[in-house]
Amino acid sequence: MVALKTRGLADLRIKDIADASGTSTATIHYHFADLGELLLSVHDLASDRFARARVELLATTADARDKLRLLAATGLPADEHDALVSSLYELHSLHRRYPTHKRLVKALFDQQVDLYASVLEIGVAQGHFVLHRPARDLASLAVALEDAFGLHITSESGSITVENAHRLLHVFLAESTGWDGILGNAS
Amino acid sequence: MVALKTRGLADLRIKDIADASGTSTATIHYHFADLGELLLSVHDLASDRFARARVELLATTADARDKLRLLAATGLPADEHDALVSSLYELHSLHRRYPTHKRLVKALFDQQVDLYASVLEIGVAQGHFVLHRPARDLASLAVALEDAFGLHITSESGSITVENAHRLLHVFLAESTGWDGILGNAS
Amino acid sequence: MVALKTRGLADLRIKDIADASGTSTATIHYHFADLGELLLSVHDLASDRFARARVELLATTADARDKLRLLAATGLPADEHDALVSSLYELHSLHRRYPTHKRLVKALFDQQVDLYASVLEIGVAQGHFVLHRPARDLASLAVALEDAFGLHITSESGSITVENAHRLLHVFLAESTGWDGILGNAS
Amino acid sequence: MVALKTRGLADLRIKDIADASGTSTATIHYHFADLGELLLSVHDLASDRFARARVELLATTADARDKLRLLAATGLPADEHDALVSSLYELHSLHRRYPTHKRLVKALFDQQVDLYASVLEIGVAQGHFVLHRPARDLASLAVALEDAFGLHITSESGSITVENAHRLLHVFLAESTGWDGILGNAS
DNA sequence: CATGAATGAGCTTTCATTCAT
DNA sequence: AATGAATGAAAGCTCATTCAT
Repeated sequence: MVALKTRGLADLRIKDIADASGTSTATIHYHFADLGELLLSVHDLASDRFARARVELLATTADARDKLRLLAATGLPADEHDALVSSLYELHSLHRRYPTHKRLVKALFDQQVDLYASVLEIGVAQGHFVLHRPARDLASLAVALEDAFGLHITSESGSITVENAHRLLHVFLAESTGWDGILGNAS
Repeated sequence: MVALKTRGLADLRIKDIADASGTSTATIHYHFADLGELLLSVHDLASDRFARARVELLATTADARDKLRLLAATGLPADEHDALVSSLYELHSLHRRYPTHKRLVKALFDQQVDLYASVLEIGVAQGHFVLHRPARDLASLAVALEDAFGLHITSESGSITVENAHRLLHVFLAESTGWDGILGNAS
Repeated sequence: MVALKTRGLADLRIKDIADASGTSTATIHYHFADLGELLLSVHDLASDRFARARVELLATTADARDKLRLLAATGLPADEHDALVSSLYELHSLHRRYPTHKRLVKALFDQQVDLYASVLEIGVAQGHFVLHRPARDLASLAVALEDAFGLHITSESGSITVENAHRLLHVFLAESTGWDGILGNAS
Repeated sequence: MVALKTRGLADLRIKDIADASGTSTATIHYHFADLGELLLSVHDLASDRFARARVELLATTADARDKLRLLAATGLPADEHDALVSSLYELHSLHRRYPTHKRLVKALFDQQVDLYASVLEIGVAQGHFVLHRPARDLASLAVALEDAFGLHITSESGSITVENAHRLLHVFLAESTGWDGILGNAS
């Protein structure tokens, strides 16, 4: 995990992982047939941890407004060094080297869209949200925004700060749900 | 350029460029001090071509609604093999290897936000658009969406099709400008 | 044994043997101190099976002409995938890695020469064969031919077919014994 | 070449060749795409040197009896350390690793058979030899004997000495040609 | 100005061997 | 007696970089 932070997923060397684990490259190879398989594990771990955390978090409250607040609060990397989220984005660049890994990217995207869509629909049912567009479309846009902001933040380009990213996401959600309560709560 | 398509920016080898140019690696080194400098050139070329094309396109019409249509039509990769746009996204992954390149990412993002913001403001002045939020915020969201969709499309994850990406971008712009005319034109 | 067929003796890995035995490499090492010792066992098995089979076969008939026919019929690999015989030839290549194994090659050669020589002499005694040269010389030549043909057949070079090898061996034996009966029987 | 002597063709490591050439493995790889290609070169060199030498030698005399003497004198390794000839035999064991190399083995075999066959036929034309069998068959047998003896000699098994191999080859040739002059001249 | 040849550094991978259980 | 886990050593190979020409 610490290896990820310094090298990035795309530049990850088996030696890095071995060093970080205090073992040798042969040991890494004993556990993972090849680099692709290892990357699969890393991503599974990361995406699972990310997705599971959000689902569990949403279960802690019934009010769609709280759920939306929680989603908005956890969809962006904590800071530009967030190795967990960072590795999620770097997987995109690997699609040429490991074509099979594409399905992981899609799976995570779809999962997050489902999550947003269900919260939006619950909010409508509870009378808190008013949607002008299909919930699924708005959910897709929200997840896309999370992806874009996450990418810019973890690539440390400085295009956008964590605070600004949160604010903009809130602006979008407020506009989409017709519920302004999410604004003014930026992180 | 053709080398980019098959290897990707992150996996680009000097040999690839040499082969594509019909020369040898030694010659590449004769022209570029190191790989970072070369990448800089590649990106300058790509982003310049991308940005300049958009600016020139916008100048062909005065009506903000036409300008917005043109922006929406050119912000996404033509297809999943669009090497030009693809290389723009892959630059994100290289931020660890070539930290100086971050500024390029930021420059391009800011430039695109300016472009969108100016079109939105012109539209307001012309009485076509009604904005509920600051133009700069909406512009940032629009560019972020372009980035996210572009990333998903070029990484061939299948999360989102080119058509759907266009449609979603249109949905967002219609909602943001209060002008529905952009809908129903999805390429 | 099946492992031999796909990898060859020279390229044999302990893992291959382990897989074939349904155990792990550690277990192989538990039974054999090193690879040389294991190879010794493999070769003992192969050469023993080969030599014993021939001796037993010869015992089934008293007529030297039948004995010679049997010898000629069993001295060549059945086809180019004959793992048993193949491994016998591949042992030659290992003489540098395991110098002690040379004695095995010599033992087998001498044994086969003895076999041929005794059959030739019995044939003379029975009045069937007429030798122009010492039985031992002719026997050595016969075994050498078996070796050469076996080598070419198992190395799949295509220099010589199984059928042709048999025919040529018969030609040599007919010429050497003055008994043409062996010709025309080329299996 | 010196590397061959100590490691053998089958166990040849690129590092060995690099060390012997006073360069690094990278340099070897620069000249040969892979180990198979290198082996091809080694074998081409060896077989070419071997075959060419024989052809040139035969051209030095017109009398088939002298030609036969020369063939018999050059068909066996000079001693058990003859790296040139040794590498020729070791190629057999590599047929599994480099299937394309089979053609080399066949080419050399066929070439040598042609050589022997032509000498036998010339001898018949000159009235020196009397063949009871087709020249090609006898030639094939002669080359097979060379191969077998060569194999046994270079594998240092001790099955057969260089002197004895020569003597046996002479016995075979005398018997085949009906010309006893070759006997008694063993090396 | 350009490049064929060469190479040091470093990569992934393989494999015989060890060892705790 | 048997073995899953682990690993040191060494293999083939890749690649950015250098340098003589």
